[in-house]
Amino acid sequence: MQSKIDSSDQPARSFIETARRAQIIDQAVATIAELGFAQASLARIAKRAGISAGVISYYFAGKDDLIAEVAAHVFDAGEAWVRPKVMRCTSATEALRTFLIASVDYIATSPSNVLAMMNITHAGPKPDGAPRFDPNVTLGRSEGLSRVLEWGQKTGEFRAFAVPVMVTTVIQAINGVTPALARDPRLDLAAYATELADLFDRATRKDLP
Amino acid sequence: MQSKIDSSDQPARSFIETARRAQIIDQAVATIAELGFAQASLARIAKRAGISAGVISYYFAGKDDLIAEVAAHVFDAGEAWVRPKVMRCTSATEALRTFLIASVDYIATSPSNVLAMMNITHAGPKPDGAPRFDPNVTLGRSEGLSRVLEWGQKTGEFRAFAVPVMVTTVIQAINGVTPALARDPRLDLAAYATELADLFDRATRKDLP
DNA sequence: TCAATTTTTGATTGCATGATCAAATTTTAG
DNA sequence: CTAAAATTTGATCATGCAATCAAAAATTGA
Repeated sequence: MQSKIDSSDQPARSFIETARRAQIIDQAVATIAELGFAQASLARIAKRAGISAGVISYYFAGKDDLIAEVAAHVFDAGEAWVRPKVMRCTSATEALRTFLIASVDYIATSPSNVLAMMNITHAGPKPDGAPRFDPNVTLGRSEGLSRVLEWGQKTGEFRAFAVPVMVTTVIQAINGVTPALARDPRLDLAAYATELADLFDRATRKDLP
Repeated sequence: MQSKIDSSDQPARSFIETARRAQIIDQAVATIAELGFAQASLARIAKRAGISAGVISYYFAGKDDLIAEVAAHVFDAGEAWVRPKVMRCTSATEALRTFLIASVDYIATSPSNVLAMMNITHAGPKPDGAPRFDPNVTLGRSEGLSRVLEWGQKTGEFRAFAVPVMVTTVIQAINGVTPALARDPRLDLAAYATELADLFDRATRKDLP
């Protein structure tokens, strides 16, 4: 009867609690992906998950809290997909290329397609002016990309440029896959990824082939 | 008493009708810019415009219709800001640079900051699968950019690349100003714009300085 | 086994929204 | 001036929503 939501600093979650939260987050992702963000009500998510409406409120402090965890989950999954591929690279040039191609690949094959827009959708100010949703959820998680760019500058592969601007631009370019796909569902994503890789190769490298 | 909304193929709008529609659109822009998209209800927009709630429904078929017109208005204004500056350029290289700098400038100084995200926010599928909002509103209006890029390829200033990918990437890069500003409100936009110009200079030109 | 605890249910609450409409007001035209 | 038309009002309607909560059910542990 007592809700858990605001108590735990140390989560110490029970097995069932962890499972339920994961189930709810998964179904929230699926619902958003299928119906779009605006139509993804708690009731619909609960129905899809095959559970009662109140359960979500039992495990999450509110819808904002759920959405925040959904976003974190999606972006973590993306990072888990991209990171090992980038880590294997032996040059910054190759790493940047890999980052771009793997990211487009991930967006194309995961339900995150719709979710990529969440950080923008929710970036708008609340009435009180405080941001409703931390826009760093996407960009703050791109430390890996920052490190690749700095690496390339250190080794002299890359020219001098402002890393934050380049980070933002790369992330935005990747997110651009979503509207591009919306415009033309038959889009050749592999070709698109290659184009992006070439583009940023040009934009970053000091000595061009 | 009879509503106008779905009748006119040829608008043939009265003076007062034109003025009211413009007023409503302006106040909708201001409301969205101030409170964010989610909080911009018809009632709030009407209140801000100092008119009764029903008037909006009298002139617009529905909220979606209003939003569509708001978007068109904002993007038209952006085009009007950027276009003449680009037209004055004597090379594609200069034109692309000007396009980027003027666009960042426009986003920075207009309420469109928040509105730039609308095409994404509303790009999600409706329940019936039909797009609620044409994603081409932004990108379909970037014929000017397409023409600049094709021009540069024709004159040999630019290397060979897929124009649609480059268009999407440039637009996304410009839209990236919004989250970048949200992250750091003290961002030096002029420097940001210059970085972008350099970045795409590198990405597009055949012969680099 | 059985009492305490956790989890789930599903009805309910209160609220904000978009839309509607008859009546009131203003404008237009003859 | 006056009647018709256009415009505006403001109350009202139906809807969908997040959140709440008492009660039921399931689980746990002694």
